[in-house]
Amino acid sequence: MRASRLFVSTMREVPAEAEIISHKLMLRAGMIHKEAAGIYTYLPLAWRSMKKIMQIIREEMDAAGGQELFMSTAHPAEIWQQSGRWQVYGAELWRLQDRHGRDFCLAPTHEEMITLNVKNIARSYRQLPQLLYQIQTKFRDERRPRFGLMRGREFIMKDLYSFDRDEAGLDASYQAMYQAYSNIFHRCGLRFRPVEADSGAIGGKGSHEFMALAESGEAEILYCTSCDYAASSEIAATPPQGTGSGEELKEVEDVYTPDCITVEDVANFLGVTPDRVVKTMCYQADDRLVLVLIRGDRQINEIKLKNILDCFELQFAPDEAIRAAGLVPGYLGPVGVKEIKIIADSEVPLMVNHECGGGRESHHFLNINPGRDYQIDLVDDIRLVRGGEPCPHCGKALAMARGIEVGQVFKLHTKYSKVLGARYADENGQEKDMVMGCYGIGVGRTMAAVIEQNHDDGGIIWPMAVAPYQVIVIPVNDRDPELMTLAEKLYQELLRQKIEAVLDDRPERPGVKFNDADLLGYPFRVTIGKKAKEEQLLELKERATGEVRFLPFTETVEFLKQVTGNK
RNA sequence: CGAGGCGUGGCUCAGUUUGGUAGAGUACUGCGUUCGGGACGCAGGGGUCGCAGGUUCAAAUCCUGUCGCCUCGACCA
Repeated sequence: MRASRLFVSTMREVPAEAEIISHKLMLRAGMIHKEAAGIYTYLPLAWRSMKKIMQIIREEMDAAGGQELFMSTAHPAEIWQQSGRWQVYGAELWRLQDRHGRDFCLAPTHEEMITLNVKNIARSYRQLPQLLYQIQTKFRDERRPRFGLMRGREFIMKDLYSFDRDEAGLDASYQAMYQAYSNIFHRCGLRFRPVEADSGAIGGKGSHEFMALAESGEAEILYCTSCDYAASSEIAATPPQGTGSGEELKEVEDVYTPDCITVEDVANFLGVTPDRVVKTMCYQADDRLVLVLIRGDRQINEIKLKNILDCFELQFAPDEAIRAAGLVPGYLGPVGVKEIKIIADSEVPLMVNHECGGGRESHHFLNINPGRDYQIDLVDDIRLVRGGEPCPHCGKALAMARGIEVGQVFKLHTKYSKVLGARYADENGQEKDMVMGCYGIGVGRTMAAVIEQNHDDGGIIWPMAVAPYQVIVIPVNDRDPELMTLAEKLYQELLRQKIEAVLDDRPERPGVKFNDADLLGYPFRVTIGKKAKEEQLLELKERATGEVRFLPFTETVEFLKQVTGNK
């Protein structure tokens, strides 16, 4: 490709909308163009990189036994109604109607459709397992699209679905995908970490997320500094710690505590540490209210709570609702509460002589003890784990990091096969539900994550495997026929060697060309200048390291053949 | 969806308070000079001021409505 023909326009200034580095650089490098919130055109440079990522994905999926297919994007409402998700999915499901007024949606994911396809074709255990995948545009009408390709409403995703006879088969498929995902992200040049993840209402340890490590990541992960435990903050656990253990149970005191609303207020007023206080919150789970207890210095993990309550909507109960239930906002406590279910974090039963809200205006209790002074309906782990707390496996400290979720592997078990009737006959002719898994990779998000991890002040630093082009050839003076001839000769030779080269033939000053080369992130740059004329030496510069070599023509080509993998 | 903010050439923004018929930088075109890290001079082209109503002799500017976009919170690849 000649730079003069490349369909790209680099920008010195960053459009005001861009917030994170990958988004800014993609805009400045002329890789993407926004069409609407969370909807982008992939311009040629971005698309080349996307195609390379997709190729890596295809190779690994095929190697793991996957077969590629391509399902429709417009889904009739019926199949979503069959699974119940037409209602459940909510506003994020992009709905539309055809000319006859029939309901459709633009697919946000394909469990329903693939399951119905498999149901239609596979009837016998002999046809299992099946690993079917596609790379396709998905639509999710996000409340808040953000960060360029990082969170779009229209985005490209690889989704694979596994169908097995039983749990053992699913385990094998899951393992194969887990390994394939590790290979893929490794090949893309990402620093990543698989972490245990929330598997929603399905429960069990049935999901891992692949997190590309990046400060700009929206997800938090906790990992052990000593063993291999790593989990999304959504599900990370840590052993419960009580307070006051070993103390004699003391007598309850009712204290006047004016204007003490927060745990901090109460702890200061009573002269105790927050870990001696039980924080009581009233949540509204769908239509019912629940009281939730947790140690005063801890935070609720609402994902865990939501899973335990098995509800669709979870939010703080509005004050009016709390009052209507006969409780006093700001002074909530478990003592004497009968009508409302009480859920406590695992640490609460281990607390001796704790403080808590008095259940009436401006009052708190001292020396409350669970079991003696109130009953808990359900005890479970509902706390948010922070860095520095002990690892649930080995007890050493956990560390916290931020990540971009570039992929997720997920055991579905029989969730969809059951409701959609995907069954097979086993050796005995018995009908059984297929056991499913699903596995997704955000292709654009992966590309964005690569940039997020590989850049400097000058621009992108593409890893070779996913670089749109591998080499840029820059003649420093476009009016010097000798330099231009040499550059052209090198360019042609690189093309002959199947090296993806760009010749910067534009009538620009060298500074402009160098800056564009840095911005676009070509892994290697060959500059043809004085030394080429006088000593027949070409300057070869590596973008990532800044390392410069001077090599004769033939050696330059050989070197580039090596580093681009085109031997 | 809740809370803030912004819509003016491709991009970054000024002009809006105090109404008078649109400007700068950058990018783009032509000519000349320049040529190893975003050169300079001269001459150009390009904007229904988001949209729709209204007020006014006159609206980018004031009023009403509406659409779009961005940022902060709960969900996901």
